[in-house]
Amino acid sequence: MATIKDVAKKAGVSPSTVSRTLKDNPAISEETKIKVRAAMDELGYVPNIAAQVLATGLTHSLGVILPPLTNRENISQPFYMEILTAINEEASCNSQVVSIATGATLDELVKQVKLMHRQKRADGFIILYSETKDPVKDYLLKEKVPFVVIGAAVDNTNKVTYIDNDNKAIGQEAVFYLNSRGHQTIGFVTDDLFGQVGQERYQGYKDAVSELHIESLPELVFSSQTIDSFKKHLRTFLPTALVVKDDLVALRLIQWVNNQGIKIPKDYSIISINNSSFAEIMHPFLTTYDINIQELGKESVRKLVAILKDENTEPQKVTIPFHLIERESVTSI
Amino acid sequence: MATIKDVAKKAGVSPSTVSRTLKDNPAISEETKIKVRAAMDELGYVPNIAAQVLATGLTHSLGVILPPLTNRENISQPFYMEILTAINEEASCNSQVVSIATGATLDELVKQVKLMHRQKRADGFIILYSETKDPVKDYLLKEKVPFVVIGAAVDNTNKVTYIDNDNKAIGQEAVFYLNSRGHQTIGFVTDDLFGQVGQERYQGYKDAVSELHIESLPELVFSSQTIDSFKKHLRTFLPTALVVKDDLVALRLIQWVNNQGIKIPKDYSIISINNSSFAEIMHPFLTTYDINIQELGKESVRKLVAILKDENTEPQKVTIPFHLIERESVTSI
DNA sequence: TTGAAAGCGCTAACAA
DNA sequence: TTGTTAGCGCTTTCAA
Repeated sequence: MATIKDVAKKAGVSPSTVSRTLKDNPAISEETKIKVRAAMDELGYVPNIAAQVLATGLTHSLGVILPPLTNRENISQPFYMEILTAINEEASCNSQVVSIATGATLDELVKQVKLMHRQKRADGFIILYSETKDPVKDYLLKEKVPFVVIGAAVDNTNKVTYIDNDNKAIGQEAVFYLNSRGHQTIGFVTDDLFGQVGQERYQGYKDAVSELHIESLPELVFSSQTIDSFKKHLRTFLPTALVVKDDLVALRLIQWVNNQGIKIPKDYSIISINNSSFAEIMHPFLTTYDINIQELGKESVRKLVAILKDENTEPQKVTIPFHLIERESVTSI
Repeated sequence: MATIKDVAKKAGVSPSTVSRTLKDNPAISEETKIKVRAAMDELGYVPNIAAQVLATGLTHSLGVILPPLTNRENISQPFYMEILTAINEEASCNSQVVSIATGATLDELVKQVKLMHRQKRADGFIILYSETKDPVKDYLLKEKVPFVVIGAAVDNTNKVTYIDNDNKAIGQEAVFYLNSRGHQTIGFVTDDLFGQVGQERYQGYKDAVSELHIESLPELVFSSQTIDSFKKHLRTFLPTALVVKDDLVALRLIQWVNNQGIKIPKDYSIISINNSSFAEIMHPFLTTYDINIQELGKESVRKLVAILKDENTEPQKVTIPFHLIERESVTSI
């Protein structure tokens, strides 16, 4: 494989001139640049990254940290694969490569991230989940490793850049939309009470419901353990429409509901959030908010690259817009 | 950050001794190794990979090539995320890092793989799909880059290592199982006629059906465009049980079927393949063959690492065993 | 505007 | 069993 020296010889210049041409250094005259580039093309020259890394300390590679694999189902959500491909695409445009970090637990994750960082296998990281007191985040912060997180701005907001949707606003919008379609009794369905995302969306629900002066229902938890109480709640509160935490919950719900002989949207209108590929595998097709995963991924790369370029880039909270995709699961009453 | 020289000085040996200790070179006495390791620990020494790469030409990083993103739904299947995490886990054990390659088309994919290889960002690759006349595979073959493919051994079987399940056997097993539960008219449902995997599974179905001397039905294609003819086929052939190509198709099918008021397994028994995380989100829970994605991923890493270690490792076809997970979607008649 | 040369951290051939 | 030393391919300071 051709090296910088080969190119230099061929172009009749010194290796440093070739290196500068590679970086498009303004000190080099256009004339020689053209000469050098011709030589590169002819030899099919591709810079050796390892040598670059060694000389500059920069790897041009971004680490993407997946959430701990505590439950298999979570990681299976379309979200992760979609954001991974979006990130990779934008990274390519910035001539960065994407490496991944996974682990069964947060501890394993820290270990892997630590290694990746210390071995200089990544210049910076993108964390695909957001938790308070996350040891991974703490490590990165302590070691002053550049990183951004995709998710809610839960802590250290003055020190870390968060990229996220306005989940509260989505929850609100959903209620307003349902109400505009004539619904007066609206419920909120989630699968657990602890997730950050779910809580924000529920908060939005509560805000909207109180603003509209319509009935506020407690969170309806839909999971295998809570089916019975879920059923009971449906009977006592008699909602005509449900805001569902995300498409996965909606899928499970619609599954169950179909099985019970309940009809969507006749018996209940359902509006969900994420617009994942799930939305069109269920019947009826799901009306759901698109959270723009592409943009979430790309913006996170852009922000990280900006920080990499200039350490003093101010941490910020970036909000990616969402929009409604109307399909079949909501009806007017 | 501590370098090999720092360690050498601290331990009172030469840098090469430290390097050899790192590689656990048998030429170095246990005594000095202990001394050196103590010095490493004390300094928190971590080898600089870039320097290693430059000196040895080995990156200790594996490229994982995802299928072209032609349809968003495919990549969203739980399979990819699961195999990615399995691969990463096994790679970690072999102190390898995983980098990913994605692209909208095969052309983009080749471009990215080419770059990764020429920039020395990966020693070898794992391809997560299997196609004939795949330009990516061709490039890798031409450049003699080590790689393995997870999927059917479609071509160049004497030159490339394939890791896969015996999809034909799974198709057969499914029919035998259904027949053992009393079913005599069994159909095979797929979503398209072209996928390699689906074809193999259908072949297994046909073999079994002919072996059992029971009725052989044509492939029942279930997709949004073919719903009507699918319905008609169901009515004319009157199967009591269906072998479904994979869990995603099963999910869509059960969705639709529930919506139609058809009851599973009362009206039709359904057996599927993959045992993805989908299997327990549908009602009824899906009886399906587990294809052991973990093992598929890990074995591919092991094989690739073996090839990396010894170029002359013989290409082989590795078959990962499968097993049935009985849940609720099959009943005896 | 360009070149010479030192050095990034590690490995491995050779010598001892 | 260990040390010396010459690179690996690139960047960058300093000098011209």
